[in-house]
Amino acid sequence: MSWTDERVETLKKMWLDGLSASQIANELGHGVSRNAVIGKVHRLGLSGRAKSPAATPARPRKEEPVRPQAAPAPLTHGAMTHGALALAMDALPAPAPAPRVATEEVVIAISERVTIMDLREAMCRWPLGDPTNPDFRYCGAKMQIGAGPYCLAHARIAYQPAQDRRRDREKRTAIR
DNA sequence: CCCTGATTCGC
DNA sequence: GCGAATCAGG
Repeated sequence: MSWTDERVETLKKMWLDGLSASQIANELGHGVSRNAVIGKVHRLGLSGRAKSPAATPARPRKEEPVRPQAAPAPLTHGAMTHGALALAMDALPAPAPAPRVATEEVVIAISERVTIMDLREAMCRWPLGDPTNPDFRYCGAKMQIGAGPYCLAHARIAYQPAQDRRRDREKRTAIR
């Protein structure tokens, strides 16, 4: 397998979205290893997103007295933002301010069912299906402000209030 | 032991 | 350019 423009495009998209090399590898599938992905990422010059600069001075394996090129690193500035969003996507039970929803009617999400390629910044990142399967999609509906990485409907599922659990129900009688 | 990315170097 | 092997770390 070779790195066609299409595969490179997928690689860039996923890497900038903060997906791990192994995830990208088996998404591309067909004999692409994790190392292949990482190697390509470095060759493309988009490595190193959100790393502390002082960490890991890259120990020389051989006897190399001085590394001539310190860090050219033509980094893209948008990488950290994408990565942060993807991190929020990974952890479903994110501690976000649970949006109080006034309506009683449950509105099922109008999912766009987009692939990772079509997922854009303001799109709901609620996963649909098995991420290991090729038919995996994201919801892709419009993100609700204050609802984390989700649309309103999926935010209600993700951030279900534990209100009926505790025994201090005296304070919360006013709700409905 | 699972995973992550980073680096080297033979191909 | 490519990626397996290896390294360093979580």
